[in-house]
Amino acid sequence: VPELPEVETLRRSLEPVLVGQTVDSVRVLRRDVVVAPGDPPGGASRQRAPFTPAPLTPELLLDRAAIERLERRGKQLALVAADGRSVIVHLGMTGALLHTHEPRPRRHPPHTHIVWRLAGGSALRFVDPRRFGLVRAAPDGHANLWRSLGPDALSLRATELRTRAARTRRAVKAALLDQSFVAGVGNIYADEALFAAGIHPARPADTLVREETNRLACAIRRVLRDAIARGGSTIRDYRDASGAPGSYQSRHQVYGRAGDPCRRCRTPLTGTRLAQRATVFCSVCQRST
DNA sequence: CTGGATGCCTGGGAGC
DNA sequence: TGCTCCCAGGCATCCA
Repeated sequence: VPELPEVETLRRSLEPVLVGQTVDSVRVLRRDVVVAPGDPPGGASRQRAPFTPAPLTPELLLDRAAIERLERRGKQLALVAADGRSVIVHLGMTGALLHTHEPRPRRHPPHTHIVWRLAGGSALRFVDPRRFGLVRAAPDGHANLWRSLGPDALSLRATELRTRAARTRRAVKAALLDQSFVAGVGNIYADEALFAAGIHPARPADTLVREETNRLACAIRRVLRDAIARGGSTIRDYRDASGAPGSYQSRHQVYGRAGDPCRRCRTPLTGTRLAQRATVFCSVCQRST
């Protein structure tokens, strides 16, 4: 499940092979993973009513572009061209951007939806079995598309978290999962950060006192930083650009460990559902008041 | 406006 | 072994 640490690891692994490269050609094998200007904002797969997809020209997906830099905000990655065009990649659940030195194989791996051939002779593939991921064309840059995202969780300041938490009565975990509240936290790191901060996931956000929002902001940054240092978490699908998995999953304190003993106090961890998500916490270390 | 519920999608694991 | 069922969950969208 790619969250901030996985996307940042991907960004770092992609940077040396993409920046300075020129895109030779773009091939789209599945139109409906792409959102182009004029398409419904959520993309074809989330659209119920029939619609006519906007015309998709290769230029919209960086054909002939010189890649200047890779930016990340939350879980989103932007490939930015020197001429101002951008492409935003959301990995969704199972998406991957894989760099390969075999640009024209007999056939691409299953679920390859887009292939960018690069001038240097390699290629970049967008692969996504579940197709929860999306590639968004932003011919005039991605700044507008990122305006609705909250502050990036990796540099989340305690004052910012406190102000935002005070404005909502939702459970603190539900708030953390909302990308307009804070960008980059998903189900794994929400549970891990709340455990690290000793805060119960169901606590209404506006009941957190200053000391708690301080601890939580600190825990979010620390957990994400540690996960990045280990290349992120690979539960099943996540890979960086070279296909390498992360190893932070072995450091998880709570995620995926319902019923197992708490690593701090040995109490069996509680598994429940919150905000429609599997949620694991320690009822002793994360008190509800 | 806010916030809860729903649907999209596939592979893997459990259970029979 | 082989089948069915269910679950994983980010995000946009729908609805109260």
